[in-house]
Amino acid sequence: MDTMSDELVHPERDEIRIEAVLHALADPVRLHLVREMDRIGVGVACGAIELPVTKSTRTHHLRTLREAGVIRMRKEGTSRIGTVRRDDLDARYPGLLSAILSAES
Amino acid sequence: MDTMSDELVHPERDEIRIEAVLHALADPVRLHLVREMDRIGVGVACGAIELPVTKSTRTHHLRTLREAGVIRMRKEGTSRIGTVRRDDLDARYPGLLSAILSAES
DNA sequence: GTCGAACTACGATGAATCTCGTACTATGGA
DNA sequence: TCCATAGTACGAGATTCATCGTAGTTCGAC
Repeated sequence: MDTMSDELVHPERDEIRIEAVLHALADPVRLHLVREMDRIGVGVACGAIELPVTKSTRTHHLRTLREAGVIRMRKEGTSRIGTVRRDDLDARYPGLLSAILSAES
Repeated sequence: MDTMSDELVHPERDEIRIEAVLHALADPVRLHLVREMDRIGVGVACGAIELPVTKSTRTHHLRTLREAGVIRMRKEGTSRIGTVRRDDLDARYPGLLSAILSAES
């Protein structure tokens, strides 16, 4: 193809909505994903986080998190490297992410 | 009736789950309800907060918030007085409620 | 007692969504 | 080139959920 904008779609910081963030983090599988990404810190291959769901379900949850603006994903070979958008979330909703991630499950 | 435990059921502070709180606040109608209750501060008649939904839908949302541990409700005549459980939420998830309620909608 | 107001209970309906399996694409190594 | 790996796309099934209407309950006023 010619113009292959091969990048994944992410909302801008200003486009992140609080309802979408809360909905994304309300699911136990997605909350686990985000906790693991945050714990590891640097970009992590999303497939490396073990989950009790299949590959396609994992893809679904990662897309939900990405479209809500909670994580950022970039392609690297055949893998996807995911990071928590802590800077954007802290700027837009100060204290929210810390409060959620520090809560004991 | 004889033993009429006329009180509404609320989870104890220790029983509040973060997933339930996030799910409860992810709905725009419920988030509006909680914001109004928090703004008014003291107990407010739940029916006084105007909403674009019917009475039975309002009841459904108030029950969701109550069962998640976000609000407390007590009976007063034929009305229900609702208050945000800020003390319990702040104790269990410090900063969470402030972060959510101070977010511009 | 009777009436209205506030709220709840219950069932129905349509939409969202969590899950999966299968098929497909893309990347990199042998 | 061939193939394995990592991920996505798509459709299906089951569940959850937001919404409503109607009926029923409870309380206070008259």
